[in-house]
Amino acid sequence: MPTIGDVARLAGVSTGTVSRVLNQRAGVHPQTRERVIEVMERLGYVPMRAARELTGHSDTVGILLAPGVRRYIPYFVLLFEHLTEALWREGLRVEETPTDAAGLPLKPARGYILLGAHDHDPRLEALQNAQTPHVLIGVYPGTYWVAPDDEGGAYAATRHLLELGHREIAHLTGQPQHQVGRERLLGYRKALEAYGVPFQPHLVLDGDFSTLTAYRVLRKAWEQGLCFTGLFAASDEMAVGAAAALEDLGLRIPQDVSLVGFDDLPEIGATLTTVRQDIGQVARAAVRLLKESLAGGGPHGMRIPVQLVLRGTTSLREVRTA
Amino acid sequence: MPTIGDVARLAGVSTGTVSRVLNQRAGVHPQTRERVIEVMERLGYVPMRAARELTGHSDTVGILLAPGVRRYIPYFVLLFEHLTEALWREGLRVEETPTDAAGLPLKPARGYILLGAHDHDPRLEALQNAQTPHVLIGVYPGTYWVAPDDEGGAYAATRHLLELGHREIAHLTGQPQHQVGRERLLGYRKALEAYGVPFQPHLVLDGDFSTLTAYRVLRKAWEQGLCFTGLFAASDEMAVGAAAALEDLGLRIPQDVSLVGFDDLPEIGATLTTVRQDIGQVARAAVRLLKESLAGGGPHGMRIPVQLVLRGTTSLREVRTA
DNA sequence: AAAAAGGTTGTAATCGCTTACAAAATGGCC
DNA sequence: GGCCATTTTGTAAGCGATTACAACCTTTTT
Repeated sequence: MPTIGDVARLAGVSTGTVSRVLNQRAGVHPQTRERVIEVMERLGYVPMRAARELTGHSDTVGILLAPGVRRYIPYFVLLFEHLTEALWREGLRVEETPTDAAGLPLKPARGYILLGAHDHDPRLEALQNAQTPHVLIGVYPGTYWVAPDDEGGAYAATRHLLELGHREIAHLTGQPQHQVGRERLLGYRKALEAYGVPFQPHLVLDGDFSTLTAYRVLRKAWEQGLCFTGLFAASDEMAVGAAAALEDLGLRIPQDVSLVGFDDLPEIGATLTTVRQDIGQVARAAVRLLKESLAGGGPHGMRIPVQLVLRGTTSLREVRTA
Repeated sequence: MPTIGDVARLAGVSTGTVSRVLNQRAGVHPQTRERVIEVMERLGYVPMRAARELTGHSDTVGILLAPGVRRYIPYFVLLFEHLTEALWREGLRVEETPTDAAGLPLKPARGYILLGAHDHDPRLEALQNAQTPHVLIGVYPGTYWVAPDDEGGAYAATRHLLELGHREIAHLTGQPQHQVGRERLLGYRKALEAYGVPFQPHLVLDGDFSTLTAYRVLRKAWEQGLCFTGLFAASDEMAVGAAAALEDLGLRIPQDVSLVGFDDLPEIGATLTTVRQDIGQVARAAVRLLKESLAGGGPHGMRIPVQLVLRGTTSLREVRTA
């Protein structure tokens, strides 16, 4: 493992200069800088983290899930993994630290990425007061944030069903207190509107992003006579529950009911026609914004585009002949 | 933040001595050791990681989930958190590092804790060959391992139902390829046997630890005429699914069916009579064994006792009068 | 041409801890 | 008590980086 001293010697400069290059400090002659960088690359030099930390330079980033949010929601688990990967690639490290009751870490890090933030998250204030760089996943004007295009995705999903000829399209929602669910509902409504199909409140089924609730709600609704040929579930997990319910009701997918999910979670949504949210892209964007935040720029947000993925759970509406 | 120097000064010794106490090195007078430890506690001294690492002492531990295992299983997520906490308390840190396709980390750590290991886990061989200290969660003779008393817990759960007078006791299992599920089934059978109640294969319902499957399997079985007044689900998640199914079938818990879960997961199993598995204790035991492994002792395993928690989902079998 | 100003680089102390080595204390024995 | 062996303890040199400060070049100004 080459050290800063090795680089300095080979480049014919002092360790101080190498350090300055390393930390992108001003006051290094461009030629010197170039030479140093070249040597660093040749040697495959990577600064030792422990030594930097010892001098007060932490490279650890904390990933904080809002307190009270279920920690085993697949989406968050996957996002967590992708964030780890993305931070790693940028030379940043994720250190798991326990958090206090307020959801704040017991050990300070350089910056934070916040998951599952509420509208009035107490953590936000604490971080802003402490001037600690942070990025939120979700829409939060006033800070750095990253969010997928939920409304657009819902619009695309619904439009897809509409274009297949469906007119009775049910929507299985998430909880109204979650912004995500609200945005997806909005996209659904806008698509209906755009195609001149009247919005029918009774076709909106209240879910809670859980598979079991989706199953029960859907089955009950159908048994009570609700009729539809298209179904847009606000998450893959709910789509899976819905699919099971439809199966148990003796309905075939997609012949009897066309089904679209959202998220395209691996394994879970693997067989669904769904809206793909590139979690890796969300993670990379979050890391990029975090670096901007670390560098101290003006806060801003970023929407990540989503994409409809066609698989086997949707088809043209069949015209029943008697 | 107190340093090793502060401790040394207050204890009236040199930093070298404090360091020796810290690293449990021989050659420190018992009285001195005691005095130093006392001062450390009074000051709440925690050695700074970066400085230790700088002198070649990595304190990072990797937590590795077997590849192919769903990363969002509540039990694993919780275990992960408790492990983080327990390691933290021992001065060890968890660094999230991406893993390769085989589930091995891209950056070496001091030791590893393996979750969801299979019978012939390729990671095990790799770690053993590399002489890397590791602990498994689950029973694996030949290495360090920690596992809850699954069989004993299942026995206690079933016995509880038997003592309430139930004789037709169904069991909702996990997949047979998972040791955990097999052990819990065994405990169920042993309890029946101990009480002279014949084991009836048709009362064993095949689940897969998922809530949705539990719901469907249970509902279908009941609708097909299967009768029972007691139900032991091999996990809280399945118990939740079963409870929903029973509710939808118009059955009351516990008046019509007594239900026992397993794990006592927070939130999920909060209202169930269930078998509590102290995940924190499992985590602490794993960390203790990991330290032994780091110190290089003979490998051995450890069973963590579990405990029946009585809540509202079980009651005496009602004798129906017509 | 000397002085001032500014840019670039080197030097060495520092962060908190470990550890080889030296030094001091202790105890046993004659 | 003196000598030696054995514990126990202190000392100080690193580990790999950062950074304040000093020192050295260039330019520009007068």
